[in-house]
Amino acid sequence: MTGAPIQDRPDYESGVQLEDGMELRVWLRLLTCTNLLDNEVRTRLKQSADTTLPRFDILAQLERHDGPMSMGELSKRLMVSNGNVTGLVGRLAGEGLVRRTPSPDDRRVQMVSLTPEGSKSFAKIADDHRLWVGEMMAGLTAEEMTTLYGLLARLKESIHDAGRKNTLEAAE
Amino acid sequence: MTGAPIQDRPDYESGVQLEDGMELRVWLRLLTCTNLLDNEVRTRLKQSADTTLPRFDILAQLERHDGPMSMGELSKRLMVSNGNVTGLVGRLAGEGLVRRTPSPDDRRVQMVSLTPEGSKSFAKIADDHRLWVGEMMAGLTAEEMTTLYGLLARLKESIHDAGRKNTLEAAE
DNA sequence: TTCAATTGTTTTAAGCTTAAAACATTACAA
DNA sequence: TTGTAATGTTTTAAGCTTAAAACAATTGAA
Repeated sequence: MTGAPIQDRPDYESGVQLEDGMELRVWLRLLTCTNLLDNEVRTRLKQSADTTLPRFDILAQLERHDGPMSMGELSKRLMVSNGNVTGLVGRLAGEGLVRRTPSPDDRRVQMVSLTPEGSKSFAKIADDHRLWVGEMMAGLTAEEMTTLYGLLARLKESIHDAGRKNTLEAAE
Repeated sequence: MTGAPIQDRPDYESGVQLEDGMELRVWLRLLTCTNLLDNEVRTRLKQSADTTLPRFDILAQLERHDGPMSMGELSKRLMVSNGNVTGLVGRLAGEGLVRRTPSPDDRRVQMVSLTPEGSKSFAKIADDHRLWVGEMMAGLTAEEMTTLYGLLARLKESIHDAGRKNTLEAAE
C-alpha cells in the first residue's frame, strides 16, 4: 500500500492544549480554515483542470494586465522570487498557455503574454474558482461575512504592526 | 542582483476586482492574513532557531505524545504523507534532535522519539512561538478575538459541508 | 570611451510536499 | 504450511519555493 492520499487537511487545532492562550487558539483555527479552503481549491483545480494554484495565479495576473508583462513585473506582483517565475512560466509555456518574447527595448527583458488557449483556459478556471469559494462560504450569512471581513482587516493591521516592531528591533 | 528577498508576503487582495463577490473577497483576505502570520512565524523560526515549521511540528507532536511514536502515527497525526515524514525525521535525526529505533514488536515499524537536545530545543522554540503569535494578535481586543474565533468555527463547518457535498457528487 | 555599478533573468542547491511504486514484514486463509 | 493480502516504511519522480550565485545587458560616471 501507499498510505492514504492526503485529501483531508491538517487540523492543527487537534493539538491545542488547555493552557494555550486565546491568541494561539485563534491562530490555529485560522490556519485550519485556510488550509481547508486552500486545499479544497487545489484539489478541485487539479481534478477539473489538471493545473495548480501557482499556475493559475500567473494566468490571473496576465489576464488582468493590459498587454504583455515582464518576468520581473510578474515576480513583483505575485510577490514570489524571480527564479520561481522563471520555472512557472517555463512550464506554462510548455503547455502552450503562455508565450515568452524578448523585449525589443531591452535585451535583458522577457515579455510574457497569454496565448488564446491560455486566455480561454483561465476564463473557465476563474469561473469555477469563484463558484467553489462561493459554495464553501455558503454557510455564512451576509452579516457574518461582513463582520469576518472587518475583523480580518483588524488582524492584518495588527500583524503588520508587530512585524514592523520586530524589524525595528532587529535593526538596533 | 538577486531579486529582493521575499520578506513581504503575497497580498492576494491587491488583485481584487470591483465585480468580485463578497465570498471571494473574504477568502482573499483570509489568505492574506494567514500568509502574513505564517510567514512571519517561519521567518522568525529561521532567524532565531535556524529551523522550519514542519520540523517544529514534528517535535511538537513528539513532545505531546507520551513515549516514542511510529512513523505512521506521526504521519497520521500531522496529516502529511508517509514519505514526507521519512524525510523530515531523517533530517531531524541528522541534527540530533530525534532518534529512530526499530520497534521490537514489528520489524516493519520505526519508532521515533525526542532526544534530550530535541526536547530542550522544542521547549525554547514553543515559548518563542507562543510569544510571537501573542504579539501579532495584540491589536485585537479579547472580545474581537472571541468573535473571530466563533466566526471561523462557522466557516470551518461551512467548508466541511461543501467538501462533503462535493465528495458525494463525485461518487455519483 | 571605458569600465564599474545596476538591473533583469536564469541557474543552482536545498528543503518541503505529494502520489505512486517498490520493498519489507506480518497476518490470515486455504 | 504456504502463499496471498494487508500493513508499515522508504524511494522516486515531479512540482513549488527560496536564497544566493552566475550571467547578460544597460547605465552612468570618469
